Formats: sequence, structure tokens, C-alpha cells
Amino acid sequence: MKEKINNLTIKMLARQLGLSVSTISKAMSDSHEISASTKQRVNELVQKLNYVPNPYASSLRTRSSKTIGVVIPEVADSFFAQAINGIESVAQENGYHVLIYLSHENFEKEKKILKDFESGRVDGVLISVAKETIQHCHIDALMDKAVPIVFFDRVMDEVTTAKIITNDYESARLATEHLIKKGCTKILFLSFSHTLSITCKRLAGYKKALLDNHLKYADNNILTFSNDAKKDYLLLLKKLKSANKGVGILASVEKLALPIYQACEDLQLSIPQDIQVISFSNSDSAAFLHPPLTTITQPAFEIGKTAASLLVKAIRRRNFELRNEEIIVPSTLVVRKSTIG
Amino acid sequence: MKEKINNLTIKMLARQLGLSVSTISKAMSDSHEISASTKQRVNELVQKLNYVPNPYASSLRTRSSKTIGVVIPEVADSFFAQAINGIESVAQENGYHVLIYLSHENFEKEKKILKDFESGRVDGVLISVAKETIQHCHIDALMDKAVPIVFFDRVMDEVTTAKIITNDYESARLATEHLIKKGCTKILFLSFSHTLSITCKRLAGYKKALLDNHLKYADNNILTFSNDAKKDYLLLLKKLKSANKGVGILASVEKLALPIYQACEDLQLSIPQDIQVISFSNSDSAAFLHPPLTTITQPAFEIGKTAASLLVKAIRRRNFELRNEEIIVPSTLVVRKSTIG
DNA sequence: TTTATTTACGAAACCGGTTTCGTGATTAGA
DNA sequence: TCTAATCACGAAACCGGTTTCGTAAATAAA
Repeated sequence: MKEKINNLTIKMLARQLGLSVSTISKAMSDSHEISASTKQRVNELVQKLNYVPNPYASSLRTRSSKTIGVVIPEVADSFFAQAINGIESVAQENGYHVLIYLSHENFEKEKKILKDFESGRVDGVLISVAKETIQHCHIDALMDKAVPIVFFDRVMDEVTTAKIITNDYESARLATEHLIKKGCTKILFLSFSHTLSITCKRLAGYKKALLDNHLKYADNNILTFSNDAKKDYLLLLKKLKSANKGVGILASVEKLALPIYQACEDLQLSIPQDIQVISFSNSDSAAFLHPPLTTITQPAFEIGKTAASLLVKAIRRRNFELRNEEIIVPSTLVVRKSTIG
Repeated sequence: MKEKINNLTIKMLARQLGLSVSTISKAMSDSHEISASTKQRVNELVQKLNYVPNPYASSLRTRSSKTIGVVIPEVADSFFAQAINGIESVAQENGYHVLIYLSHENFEKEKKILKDFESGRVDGVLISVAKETIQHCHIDALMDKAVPIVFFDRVMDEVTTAKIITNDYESARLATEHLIKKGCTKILFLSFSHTLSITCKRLAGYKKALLDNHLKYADNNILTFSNDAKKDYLLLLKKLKSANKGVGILASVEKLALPIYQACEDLQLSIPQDIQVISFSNSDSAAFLHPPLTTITQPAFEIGKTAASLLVKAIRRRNFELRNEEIIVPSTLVVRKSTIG
């Protein structure tokens, strides 16, 4: 087994050059108090010996980790995958490192993760809260420690900080209206939470469209999925069994779309003749489903990028306070064959 | 702006309890040299004040970061998303933190990332190399610093360490054979690299199946995609235009599947009547494409989990050497309608 | 030419934990 | 009863950087 080599330290560099450690340190950070010639000597040795400074020593002293923590419910969802892409691109560009944590929609896990952040492990946090999360004490606690936090997608309105979201209300309203215009007289809203910001807003948009078009809202048109896929599927089957023509479905998150297709197949219902479907989704394959799925496509990459940019700015400039604002990056309704053309 | 509070330190705890810092430290790590009563006093204060020790101070002294670095080419691919899931689950279970880096298929970026790891930022590394990566000097350099590395999926055979992969050769062979059995006499192999371990092995499996079935191999049946989506698409169109019945396609990675569907649509070719398609893919939506896509489904979560478990074990037990072994988690051929039933 | 700055660097404190080693008090062994 | 071992804890070094402050030499200002 290869031994952990007594790593190269700044002290050794100093010795080799006959300089002090402080001089080396300053030279590496291009300090003005070091002469050009010395800087060059230092840089040459650094190159030659392949020296990489210990980030933890640096973090300890400077109280900054150049690291941002990202907390998301899951990663196997095109939205979050693309958002991570956006986040990472900003991080890489600015020399930040990205710590990823999955809450698995579980509040206790999310709490534990944020608790750990109180240690100073990260300079800032990007979070999309878990489905179970209804309190924000864990977030408040972290903010009390002056750790900047930016929400994205799944936000908590009660927390005073920046939130990067899409136009949930408006796009759900538009989608619902689209279904109505295409002849739907009864529209099911598939949700998977009563409390998440996104589902509330999307539901509100749905209701507004109903109201505007003189359709009455009915509680039993709202299907709330649990985490039990089998049970959820049976519920869906039951609902669709009794569906007549003129039924439309609006799925409020990506992962609810495929079960609809499955159910229609099992029940031999045809989309869009029997049932029209729209889903919030970022999946590339939406266009190639059978039939192609009409989607509300969120600017996931953009949302991640915007959130990360703002966070980095907040970290950099300590006097730059994250205002209690919502930055809205709009989604687009992409009409395909799952709704009548 | 909230001021960065002079964070709670072990020193303050010590003062409050009239104990020394070393006692506190030992009490917190449940050292045997501390009495039960003292441990309890310490724990109570820790609870009360909500004390979270500074991980970087600890890392500095112990030379361990409880962090693993994950380097992948991209995240917007179901395979990597699921693999991250597996990795994260193991990490969370074992108290490890996960730093994520994307190479964007770029060798220079990958090199830079691994170079940074030489600092001691991570205790171990999981990597799936970039498409551009053909040398392994950057990996060797890291291993020279005694940082354990485990490859997953896209490995480098020349590097002596553990590799978690799927049965690329065998599953490509089976898939090709499946196409042949279903009547294909000419089979296109869609690749996006000549050098990646996975594409080489999959190509070899493809060749073997041809050989076994007395079909002749032809270079111009191999389509190698670049990163220029438009150009790639035109290439594909051109190939398919001249396709007669009996053509099959094997796509060696997930993201090559949708362009095939697109092209067939544009050319009004019907799958599977005109062209049969199989793709390596982990996407849930494969089953709902038009037509449902026959896939080779990799155990992505399992691969991530296995790789992470092995890495954690290697980190934990310094005398446990990562042998030069391949751990193979087999894929499954899921036959759907894109090949004739 | 003398004094005031500026330049270029070093010594040492510091960040917040962990670990080694030493020691007085208590307990066990002879 | 006297010595040896054990217990429970503290002092201080240590991890590897960064930063403050002090200073000799060089340069500029008077």
C-alpha cells in the first residue's frame, strides 16, 4: 500500500527558496508587498514541485470554504439534473466547489443537512425544499449564522431571502386554459403535496383558469400522490376508469406524467382522443412519447445558474444583502400531440 | 446585514464548563479517558448551545475530510443521475460528504479537477472519465498521493484500481444478436467516441455477434457522433435515408436514442417495421416512447452504490488496497416494441 | 545631506480543532 | 501498608495555511 506521503507544504517551499512562509503565501496570492522577481521564483518552484495548497488550512484561517451546499429532494428528475448543471457551471467559473445533498423528500434529513452547514462547511446554500418541509426553523437557524441561502424552485415564502422560481401560477393557468380551449370540461390536477410552494401556486393557477372559464372547481378532481407508487397508480386507475370524454389532466410535476401514460394504456384510453394530458416536465423524451407530451418546460438550467450567480454574489460581497425577492424565469408551454392540436 | 457571529468554539465550551479543550474534544469523541459524568455534562452543553464543530479544523489536524469527490462527464443523463443517487446514499449512510464535479467531456477540465484533489480536499475519488480522456497521467498523479480512486462505468483499463462496470461486451453482443434474430441484416452501431472503455467494449460485443452470425463487419456501419448535435443529426439522416428494410440500430449510449426517433419521424420511416432500434438507456420514459424503446438497462444506482461502498471501505482501512479488479453488475435487455416482438 | 517614505520581507500569532504526553488522585495488587 | 497501575484530566504541540505587525534597506522628499 502506498504510504500517505508527508505532503508538500508551504514550509518546505520556504526552506527550498530560503524565504519565509509568509513570503511564499503572499507571493502566491500575488500580494503587492512581494517583488516581481520573488514571485517568479516562487511560481517556478510551485510549478516544478506541483504544489497544491491545503484548502482546509486556508479555510480555517480565512473562514471561507469556497464551497456551496446544494440541497435537493432528488436527482433523478430532469429538472434537478439540469439545475445542477447550471449551478455547477457557475461554481466552476468562479472557483467554487459544490457539495450535493439529497433530502429524499424527507424533512428530518433536510434538517440534519442544514444543521451540519452551521459548522461553516459551506459559504452559502442553494436549496429546493423537501416535500415534507413545512417549517423553516432549520433554515432560520442557518441564516442566523449569517450563511446566505438562495431558494430555487421549491421555496418557502415565509423566509426572507432570494427565491428563483418559474411562473408557476401563470403557466399552470395557461396550461389549464389550453385544455379547456381544446374541449376539456373536467380537468384533473395531479399533485404530490399540499404544502409545497410550487404545487400551491400551480394549483392556484389551475383554479383561476377554471374560474375564468366558468368551470366549477371540485376537490375530487385533485389527485394527491403519496410516495407509494403502487397505491398512487391504483388511485389514478380508479379515477380514469370513470372518465368520460372531455377529461383533461394537468400533472404538476414530471414524474407524474408516465403513470398517466401507463394508466391510459392499461385502460385502453387514447390520448388525446379520450383524455388530454399536459405535464410540467423537462424531459427531452417528452417529444417522443406516444403520443408526444404537451409540456410546461421549465428553464431548469437557467434557474440553477441564476440562483448560483446570486448566491456567489452574496458570498463575495458581505455587505450585499439577499433581498426578499422572487426572480421569475418563465416556463414555456410546448404543445404536442397529447393535447388536441 | 447580519454579522458573521464569532462562532461557537470548543474553547468557549471549555470555559463554560471549567474544563480544558482537550477534555471537551475527547468527551465528544467518546474517549475512554473521560468519565461518564463529564461526558454527559459536555453533551448537555453541546445540545443546549447547538454546537457544531468546525470540520475544517478537524480535517486539518486529522488529514481526513470525510469527503469524496465525484467526477462525471455530465449529469443530465439518467445513468449518471441514478448513479449519483447510489453514491449519495452510501455517503450519507457513512457520514461522508459528496463533492460533485462535471468534466463536460473535456479532458483539460477533468485534469484540473483531479489536480485540485491533490490538495487533500477529498479522501477518495469516484470517476467516470470524459470522452476526451485518453491519457491517465492525471489519475496516476493523484494515486501517487495515495488518494484511493474507484472507476465506474467509463474506466481506464491501464490504471490499476477497482472498476465498477456493467457487462458492456456481453450486453452489446446480446442486443446485436437480438436484432439479428429479428431479421436485421445490416446493423448500425452508434457511438460517440472511439476511445472510451464502454464504447470499445460495446463495439467488440457488437462485432462478436456479427461474426457469430455470419454477418460481415463494415466500418461505414459505425456512426461516430461528435458533440455538434446538428452535424450529427445530418449524418444520421444521411445514413438512414439510404436504409432499406432489415436495418437495425444499436445506440451505445442513451442520448443517441432520441435523435434516431427524430430521424425516423422526419424520414417517415417506421420503427420497427422499417428500422429496429435498441439503445443503452436508463430513462424511465423508454417504455413510453413511440414506439416503446427496447433498451439495455444498466444498474446505475447499483453501480454507484457499489463504487461508493468500495471506496469508503478503501478509505476506512488504510491497509485495504484497491485491487485491480472489475466488478461487473449486469445490465438487462428489456425488449419493447422498437424491435419486432 | 538629512529625514520621511516606501519596499520587500520575516517572526509570530492565529484559525479551531486533535493528539501526545505528563501528572495528581484514586484504586488495585502484594 | 506500601507500591504499581489505572483513571481523569490539562498543557501544549500540532495540522498548514493567512495575516498582522515590525524592521532593515532602498528610495524619495526636503
